[in-house]
Amino acid sequence: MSAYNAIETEKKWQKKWKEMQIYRFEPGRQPVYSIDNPPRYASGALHIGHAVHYTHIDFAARYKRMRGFNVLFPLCFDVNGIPIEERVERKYGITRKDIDRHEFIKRCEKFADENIDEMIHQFMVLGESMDESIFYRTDAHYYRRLTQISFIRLYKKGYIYKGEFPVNWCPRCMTAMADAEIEHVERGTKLNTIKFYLAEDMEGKGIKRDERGAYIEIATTRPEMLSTCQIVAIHPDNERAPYLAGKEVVVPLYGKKVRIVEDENVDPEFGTGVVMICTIGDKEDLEWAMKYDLPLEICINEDGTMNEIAGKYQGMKVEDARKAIIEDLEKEKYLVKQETLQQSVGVCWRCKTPTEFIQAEQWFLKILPFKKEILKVAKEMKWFPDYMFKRLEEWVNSLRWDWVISRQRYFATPIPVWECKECGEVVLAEEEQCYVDPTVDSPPVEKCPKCGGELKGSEDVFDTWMDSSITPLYNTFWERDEELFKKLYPMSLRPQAHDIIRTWAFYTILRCFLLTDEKPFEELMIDGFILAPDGKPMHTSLGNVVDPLEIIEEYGSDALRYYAATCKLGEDNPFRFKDLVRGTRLMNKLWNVENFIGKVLNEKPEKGNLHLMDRWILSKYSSLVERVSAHMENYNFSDAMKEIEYFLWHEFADHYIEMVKHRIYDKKDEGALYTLYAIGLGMAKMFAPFLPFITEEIYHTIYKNFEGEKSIHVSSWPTPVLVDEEAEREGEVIKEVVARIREWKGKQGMPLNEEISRVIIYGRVSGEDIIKGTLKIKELVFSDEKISRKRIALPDYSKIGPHFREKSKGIIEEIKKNGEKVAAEMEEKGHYSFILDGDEIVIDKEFVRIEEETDENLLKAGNIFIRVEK
RNA sequence: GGGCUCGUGGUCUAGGGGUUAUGACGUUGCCCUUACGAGGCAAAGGUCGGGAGUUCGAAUCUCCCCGAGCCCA
Repeated sequence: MSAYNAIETEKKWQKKWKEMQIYRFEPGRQPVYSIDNPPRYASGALHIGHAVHYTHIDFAARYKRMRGFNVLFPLCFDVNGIPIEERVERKYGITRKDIDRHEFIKRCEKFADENIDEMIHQFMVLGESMDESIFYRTDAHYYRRLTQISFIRLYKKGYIYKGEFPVNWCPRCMTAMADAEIEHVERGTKLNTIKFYLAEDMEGKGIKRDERGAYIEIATTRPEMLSTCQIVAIHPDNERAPYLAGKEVVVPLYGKKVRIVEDENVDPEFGTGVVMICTIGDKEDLEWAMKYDLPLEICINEDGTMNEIAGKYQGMKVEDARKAIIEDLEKEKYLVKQETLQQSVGVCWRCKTPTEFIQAEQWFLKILPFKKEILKVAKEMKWFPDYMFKRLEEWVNSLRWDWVISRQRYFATPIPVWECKECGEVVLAEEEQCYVDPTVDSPPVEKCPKCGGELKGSEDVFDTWMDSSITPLYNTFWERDEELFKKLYPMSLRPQAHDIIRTWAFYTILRCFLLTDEKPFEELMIDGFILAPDGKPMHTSLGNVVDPLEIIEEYGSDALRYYAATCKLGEDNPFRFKDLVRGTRLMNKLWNVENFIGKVLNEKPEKGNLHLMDRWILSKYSSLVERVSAHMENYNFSDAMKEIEYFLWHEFADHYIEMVKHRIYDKKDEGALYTLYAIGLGMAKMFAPFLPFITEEIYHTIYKNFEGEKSIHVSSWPTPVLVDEEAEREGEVIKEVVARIREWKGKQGMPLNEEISRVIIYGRVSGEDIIKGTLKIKELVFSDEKISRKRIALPDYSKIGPHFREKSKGIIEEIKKNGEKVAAEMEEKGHYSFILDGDEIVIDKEFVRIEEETDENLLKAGNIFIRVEK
């Protein structure tokens, strides 16, 4: 029999499955299992992490299908947003402002189209059973329409407002950003210590002075923001605080007087222990501004230049202004010193430019009033693993701002509003108008209903999370088919990775709750990351990226899927080539076991008379089915795989098949054939969600004629066959005896099918025929002779400990020391007694385990001894 | 700095109070046995990141420290 050829077989089934269309969702058929499949971002090929995640989802989809569910597993892509814009800008060497808005959007769509084609191909190669007939992409008008309608609904509910508010701003991309879009990097900056002279001359402990008067030193990394300094704060424990609190200092170069406050939030270790507060330097400043009700003053423009508040530095880029102001401070003798400081700086996640806070008009969706409800709804869902819920909980509890939902970009869903040029009145689009693009389409009314002024379409677009956080509504036909929506919502499963719990999971729960008053899904399956083989995150710059397609070309998709199955849900797993090796070996094993079965079968066997060993393996198989099913229900794929694999290899193949061969070769034993068939088919089925290609091939070569289903993937999940604990116990003993004798043959250098003349077994064992037949024993004798020379008692720690508590140590020592004596006395009197620290201790049988030994050269299976004569 | 998670033979991994720590990959030795040499059998190899504590008993629980990942500040 030739080895299994994964590469060829997989290509064949990729093609055939496409023709067979077996993954179709049929609206109306119950029960439904619906998966809120993550729309893959269409910026380029899948990497190994995506491959593993989608494969995990596919495990669930295939399992549920075999369980009889009508599975909704959409093929979908996320196509809005900055990364695609950026790739297009790079590809054409332009910025989006260089060409016409709509021309730019067209180029983005085209770019996405090409990637989507490639990614669909990759999904097919990986064997992901997504349904092409439920395809969607988030940039399509049919999808964006829902984003817009949901905005209109939320607006009408009063949850949306337009606000003047500091927002994270990338001066290069010229857009507001959510906190989630900001990365933090360690950077070296200069910490500048600057003199601030007191408005009125004074003296006090620790207060320095020079010829210009009394002054305090303040350290800052952002001297260019001096113009917006609002207050100065000092820790109350600082020795200078009593003199300074309530006084005023003069801001260098600007001459503006600001007051000094005491505040415990000042870090006494930082710089000089005194800080200046500029209201909008960073998020912390913002908190000061709220606390002291300071005016929000901003000296930086949208394009990252200084504005008129900065005075003579107006028009300069932030970095240049910083240099210039430091020169001036030095010239005017305000600068005391400069030191290098490692600092965490917020940067734009896409272009790595340091972000600023600026004051901009933005659209907001209220979050803060709904914290409680969000947590309540989130708790109603089942999280796998359960601790992932805590991440959401912590996030919700720590929220301080509403959600900025507007962006100043092009390739995204337009915000469906027009605004009056005169009075700023907002005119919403009608729901019937959506999808609508206010930059080209007309408003529902001609003039401002309030003042009659001219209306201008909004150029703002939505944060792309606004699109992706309604996938459960899109998938369940919200606003398209109310009847279906009622049946399908909430969805069964949200699968996603742990990095976007605070974004995708959170925003989805929020949006869907606000729109439906219900949870969006029943269960969440949260995946970890796939790290590079070196244990670090994969990065092109580190040169440790693994390409899934290259792996598939060498090992096949099933092998990669085997690796995916070994990855525990929720945890970060390094990519391991050794598991691909293991996967191919496992498949080879499966292939050969199934081929053995295929070869001996001529027809579908009847149940007939089952031998003890048939009942042994069928009973073990049945409990395996139960355990694996339970693992699958809990998305515990790694344990499911481990169980199936172990059973196939180390119970079924290593032992049952070895013990069954002689029954098949000599005569066609019906019970044996039935057992082989039942378990052979059941194993293929349990492997089917994990290894769809090889199991399909096996099914079609061996079982299809007898079973009739057109694919193993639409066949039903196996069920337990029989439970027989007695047979399991007896069978185990026979298995052990056979294994010991096989091992002995190996050690003797004997071929396993060479005859043994005589074997004596000391003890009672059933299955004489099996032992004889499997091992080719001419004469098998059972003997009641007591062959054991020694009986030794060993302590049973779990019994002794709880009963004897602090005396346990001494008792355990006694048993270990006098094991033989303890065993003998137990045999005789039923208990053993001795003196420990002056007390008499009596130990019953339940506290020890008796081990038998012999000094003769015999084989040992448990407490059964075996003598083999060549 | 915070929340969550992880740290077990050379490498990866199971185990989440019972003392003899699971398995895989790799390594070594033996075996061409009619399903499989991508196999079978056997062996070597770890005291469970470090420290303190709780307990009759700790890889497992608690605390502290060190290191890694994700998210946040």
